[in-house]
Amino acid sequence: MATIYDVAKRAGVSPKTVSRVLNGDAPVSKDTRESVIAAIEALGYVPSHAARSMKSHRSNLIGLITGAISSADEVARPAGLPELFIVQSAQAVIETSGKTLLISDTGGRVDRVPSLVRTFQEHRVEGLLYVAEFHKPVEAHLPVNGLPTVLVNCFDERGTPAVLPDDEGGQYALTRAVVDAGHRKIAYLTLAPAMEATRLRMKGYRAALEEAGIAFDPSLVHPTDLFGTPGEHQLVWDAIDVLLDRPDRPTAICCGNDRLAMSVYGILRKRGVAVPEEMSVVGFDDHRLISEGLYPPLTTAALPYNAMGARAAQTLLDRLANPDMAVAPDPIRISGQVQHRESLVAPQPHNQDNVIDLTGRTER
Amino acid sequence: MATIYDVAKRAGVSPKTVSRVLNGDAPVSKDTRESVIAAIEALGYVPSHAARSMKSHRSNLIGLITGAISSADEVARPAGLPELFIVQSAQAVIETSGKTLLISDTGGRVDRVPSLVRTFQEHRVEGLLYVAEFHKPVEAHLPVNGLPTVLVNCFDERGTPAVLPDDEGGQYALTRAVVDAGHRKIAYLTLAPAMEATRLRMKGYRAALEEAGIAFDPSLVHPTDLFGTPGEHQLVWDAIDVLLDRPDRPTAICCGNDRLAMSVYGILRKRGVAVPEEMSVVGFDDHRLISEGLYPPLTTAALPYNAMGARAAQTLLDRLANPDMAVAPDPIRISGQVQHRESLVAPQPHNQDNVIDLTGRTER
DNA sequence: TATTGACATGACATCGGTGTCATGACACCG
DNA sequence: CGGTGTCATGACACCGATGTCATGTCAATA
Repeated sequence: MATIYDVAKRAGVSPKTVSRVLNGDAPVSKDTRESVIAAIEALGYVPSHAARSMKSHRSNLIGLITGAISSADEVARPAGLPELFIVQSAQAVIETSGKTLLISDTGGRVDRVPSLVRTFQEHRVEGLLYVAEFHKPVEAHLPVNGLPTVLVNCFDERGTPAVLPDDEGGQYALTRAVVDAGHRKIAYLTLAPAMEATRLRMKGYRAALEEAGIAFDPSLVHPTDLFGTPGEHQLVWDAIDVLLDRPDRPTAICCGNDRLAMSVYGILRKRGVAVPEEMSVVGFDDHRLISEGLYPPLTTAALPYNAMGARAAQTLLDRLANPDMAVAPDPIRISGQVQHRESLVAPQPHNQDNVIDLTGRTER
Repeated sequence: MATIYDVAKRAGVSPKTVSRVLNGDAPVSKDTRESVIAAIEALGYVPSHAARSMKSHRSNLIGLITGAISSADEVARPAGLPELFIVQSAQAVIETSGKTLLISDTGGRVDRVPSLVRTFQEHRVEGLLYVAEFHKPVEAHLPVNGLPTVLVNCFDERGTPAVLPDDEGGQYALTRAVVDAGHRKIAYLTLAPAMEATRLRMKGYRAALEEAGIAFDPSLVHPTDLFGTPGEHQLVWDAIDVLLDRPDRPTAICCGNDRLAMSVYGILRKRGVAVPEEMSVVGFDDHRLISEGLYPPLTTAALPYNAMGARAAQTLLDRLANPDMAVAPDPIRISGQVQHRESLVAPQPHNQDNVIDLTGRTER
């Protein structure tokens, strides 16, 4: 690879002059500039980041760690990995600022984190983004002594700046949409109760019910989260059995996420309950692979991953540009929109005699 | 950040001796070593990658580009992004070798590629992995003049080393499984005919039929790919209508991918056809979010993304270690396994009167 | 005309490591 | 006892940029 000396020699100037052409930080005569540029192009010269950052003490690098699971007893990692959207949008923002994002994925093994951080330190990263795969608290296991850090999709107890999804607001808006469609008996199949998202969304669910003057009924709420385990669908079956066998059968089901809604679709069909005619179903996440691909397409609340990644990156850049700026004490919460699709309709009069809608089929 | 001079001063030795302790490339007395190590730990010293690579002319960096779409007239990018698995496993392998992976995502905009490559060049990456989001040809739009490159999930016309999924073998094995289950009339809802995957899988489908002595029937094959467009499900509806209304109704449907299978589940249900009792359905990809989350879980052929990423990374590392090694003229094809789940069963005698299984739920 | 200042450019040191070579202290050998 | 080899260590240069300072030219000004 050509160096600045090669360029200087070819252009018949000093290396310093080449540097001036590259950086435009001092006047260079038109003739000189042109011959330097010609030499650069002829040699395919690209300045060395290593040499530059050595002199300037600025690496222009931002590290991003994703995929760590902080303790073994958490739910297994979902296979979907939507946090990729966070990474993509963070990268777009970082790139705009002229910095480069160094991305490391732990592949779910926390024990790799120290080695990744070490690599980041060797590269003298100026800041760190830490992206969790779902909304959760993290222990302070990052050996980041003084490195400006922004947490994304997670938070710690030390007040590290964090960007989080507005789970409560999302579930509120979604439940509100279900209520507005006319439903009064709204079941909720939640994710694992220990999850932060579950706790917050439950608040949103209750707030929307309360606002509509609907009494909260705990027997309509079932935790239903065993992703990736063999009994995965069994819990859903059981919950749906209970719900369908009630005399006051609910007319809508909120699901903890789109994946769960996908399972619910299948099981409702097996039970002969048509979606959405006999049962409205809504999800959460707006994982478009599912929400658009399911038939009928799924009404759901978007998890604003793109906005979160962009916001986190911008927050970090702001901190770097302005180190003594006061840090907001509270996490930044990004809200997502309700995506209206076909799985949510007004409740229809219940009629045990023809609950089975089967287009074109007449066996009942 | 402490430098090697700080460490040397604190330990009372020369910087060169600290270097020797760090690299273990020359004998250092026990006492000296210990005081150097103590100084390193006290200062939290981490050697600078920039300074090292400047002297050694080795960056130990590998670049990876993902997410580029090479021309506007291709199908829209699916929202699933399973190529993340390729990136993860590539990173695991690269890390093992002591090198660091620089990852850049174009966010689907080809016009960003030159700028990303430029950044890679500034960092003096030693090799390049180029990961496409689905199996396809790419134009030689990478300005990589001499940089060792391995293509993943794509190939070009210049014989650049490439690692590809064995689409033909996967579809062959899957169709074979359907045949072995007893099916003779096997429909195939393909992805866009222009896609490389479609072409190869069709070969596998036909090969399996031929081997079983089943005549290929073009009227059982329907292209059904409009992902992300409003008419997405309509094509599937139409195809299924045609298939179900045939006198010799097929007993199994192969779908171009898991997402399509998800749509097929919903539409079959609307048509009153139970899966798998009246119609077996198989997908492709083993996108576990879908294949495990669907009810009933989906039999499908795995796209071996993890193996592809690892293999590509290893191929690149081998080339770097051994630059004059002959390059295999043909792409490396990685085969995936058929994942047997519940959506494929033996065909059952067709009986209009009791095809619908309901609330008894005895089969689960 | 001598002085001043703007402009264009180069010499040199430096960033933080490591390769090369030199040096001092010993032990061993004849 | 002088010569030789090994071990442990340091001095110094260098990788490829750029900041600092100096220098040479030329036109405007006193």
